[in-house]
Amino acid sequence: MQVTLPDGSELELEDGATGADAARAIGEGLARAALAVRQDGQVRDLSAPLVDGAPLEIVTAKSPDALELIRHDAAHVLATAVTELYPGTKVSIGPPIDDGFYYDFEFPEGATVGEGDFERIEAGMREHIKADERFERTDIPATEALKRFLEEDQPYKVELIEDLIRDQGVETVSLYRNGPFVDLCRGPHGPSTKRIKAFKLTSVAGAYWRGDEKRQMLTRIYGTAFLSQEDLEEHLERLEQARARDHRKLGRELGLFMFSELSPGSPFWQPAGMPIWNELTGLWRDENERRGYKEVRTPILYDVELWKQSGHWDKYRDHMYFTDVEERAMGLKPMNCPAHIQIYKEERRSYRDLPIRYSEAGLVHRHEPSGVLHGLLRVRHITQDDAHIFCTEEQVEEEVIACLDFGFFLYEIFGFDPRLELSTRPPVRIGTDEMWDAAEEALEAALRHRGLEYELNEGDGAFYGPKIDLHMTDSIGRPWQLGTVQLDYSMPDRFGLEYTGADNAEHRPVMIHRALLGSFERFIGILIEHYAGEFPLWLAPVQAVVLPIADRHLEYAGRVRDELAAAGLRVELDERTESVGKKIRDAEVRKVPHMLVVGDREQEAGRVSLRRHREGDVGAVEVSELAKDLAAEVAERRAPSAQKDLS
RNA sequence: GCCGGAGUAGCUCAACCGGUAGAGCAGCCGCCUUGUAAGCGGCAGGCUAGGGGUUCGAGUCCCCUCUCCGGCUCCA
Repeated sequence: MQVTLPDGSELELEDGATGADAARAIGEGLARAALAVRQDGQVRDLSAPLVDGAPLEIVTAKSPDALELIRHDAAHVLATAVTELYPGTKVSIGPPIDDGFYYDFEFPEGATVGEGDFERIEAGMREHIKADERFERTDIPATEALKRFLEEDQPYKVELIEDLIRDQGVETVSLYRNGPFVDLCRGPHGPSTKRIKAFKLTSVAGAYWRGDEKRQMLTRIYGTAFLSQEDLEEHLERLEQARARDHRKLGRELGLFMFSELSPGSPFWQPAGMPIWNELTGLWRDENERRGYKEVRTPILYDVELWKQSGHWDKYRDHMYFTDVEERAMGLKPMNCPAHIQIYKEERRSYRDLPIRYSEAGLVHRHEPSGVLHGLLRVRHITQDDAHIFCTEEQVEEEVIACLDFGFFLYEIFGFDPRLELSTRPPVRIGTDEMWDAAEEALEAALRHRGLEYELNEGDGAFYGPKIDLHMTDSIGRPWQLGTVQLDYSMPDRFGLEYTGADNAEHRPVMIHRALLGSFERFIGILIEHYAGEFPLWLAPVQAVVLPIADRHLEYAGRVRDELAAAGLRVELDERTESVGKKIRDAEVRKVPHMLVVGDREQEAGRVSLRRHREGDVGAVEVSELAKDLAAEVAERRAPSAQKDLS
């Protein structure tokens, strides 16, 4: 047989040769370094026979495939140690993931495993790695595997095999053995356990079997593995740095917002946080106006009759807050759409009025399950940058495109690059199939005509319509949804919305629900992490602080402060009788972008010594010029020239 | 909501096997009048999340509740 190597050369091998044979034929060093092979885009075991005539690539520690391979190996080693330490443990699945691996177990009755047990488990894993146990693959008939796992009382493996047989008509399955542990596994694996050069267990968590909350909760152990100790340490270092930009930590340190046990999931905005809020809502307001939206403001509490009519009562009740003062049942709004519908219905509408675009920084309350609350990123008190567009069917595509463009305009300001998802009809929904067909088609057309890439998320739409969502990730890579553009043919129907057409007949408008930042709470949370608390000037809570050196400079310092304030800047004067070093340190810790030191020299020259956050001393500048420059930078809402590295 | 973990001064963290709750920073008072990341000294600060229990004695052990953290499910 013959295979082609990456450099184009041909390698002649005996029939039935394996990856290991090929590596050896090329060189002893490579044979030692080889972890697996890649052929036809697939990674395979070194021990697997090669495909005749196909290009061959030897996977070594340098290959992009290597990490995934050894992490998968590590997951098996984890299961090996765990089943030894906790006899009777039932194993389920253990895949590699983005930055590590996990394995889900059902521990024997009464046993709980926490992070305190990691040391023992890791010690067990190290034993197996030291023993350099080979990963041996055997292909056996599915029925035989079924029998084996039934005998071993491994119900999760049994279920997996049963499903493989039933859904995919699988006849043979592969088992992998390393030391005493045998697992049902598709592979591939590295040659032996010793190739896992560095690993660490990171956390333990509950996870539903097959992600189904109605099924058994298993114990998931997370870990990570690398090809060298240095890589592992670097990874842990990165995690450490990511934690430093956690918005909850920065929010507390910078005095931006807080939470109280007395109102879980509801942020309290502290003085330093308000400028961010106000600047952001200001930007939102300016742009809405420029794009033809009319701002409205609506109540938060409504008769439950409204929620019954909108369908929220049926589909969303569990997430709503209710109250019945004086025997009248009322509910806090979880969405703004029914409120905007009331305004639409207040007058007769003509086709000449459409599209009508209502925007509102709408305060909604959603009873999010207690376990999911997460700083500003998942709250119960949500201020959406909401808007509802009432338009004709012909106008839908154009309006959707305008929404997306609006979104990209906003994200551009912050240097965000969101990911798009198109979500289609969910199993539980209102409206007819014809409505859903039209709505899904319209959204797809808008995406297609703008040439935008998106992921398809079938069955994930809102209960009243399909949607396009815009996603971002936080400092440690967790994805969060920001904006959403949702199409709705149902709500206008339920509320009997109409407009008079050119034909003098009544027609039904289409509604577009649209939030671009998502919610101001979440967006600010993402911003804090994105900027690591070092906001661009227009968002900085305090834009400049004047630092007099001694008491005799207080008066001049006050004049400097006033001049900058007159230019519209948020500026403070540090009047404390502290050393300059101390005042500078405090301003640096607060991440104030500009520090203006004034002493005898500056006072005499009518200047300030400018120090920039993280940059240090810049030198003396004219006060009037500085005021002008800073005001201009604020007016442009200029993004920072480049994202600075955290060090 | 589910699984696991945690909750000690405003913040960050100590407190051995159950034996008088302690430090740094922040705060307050004084001194220092200060030149680019912490000047010096003193004082004050606690129902150890809340409630119940075991014990001569509980921050520490047990039970319940609340909140937070990491996941899962769900979600802007």
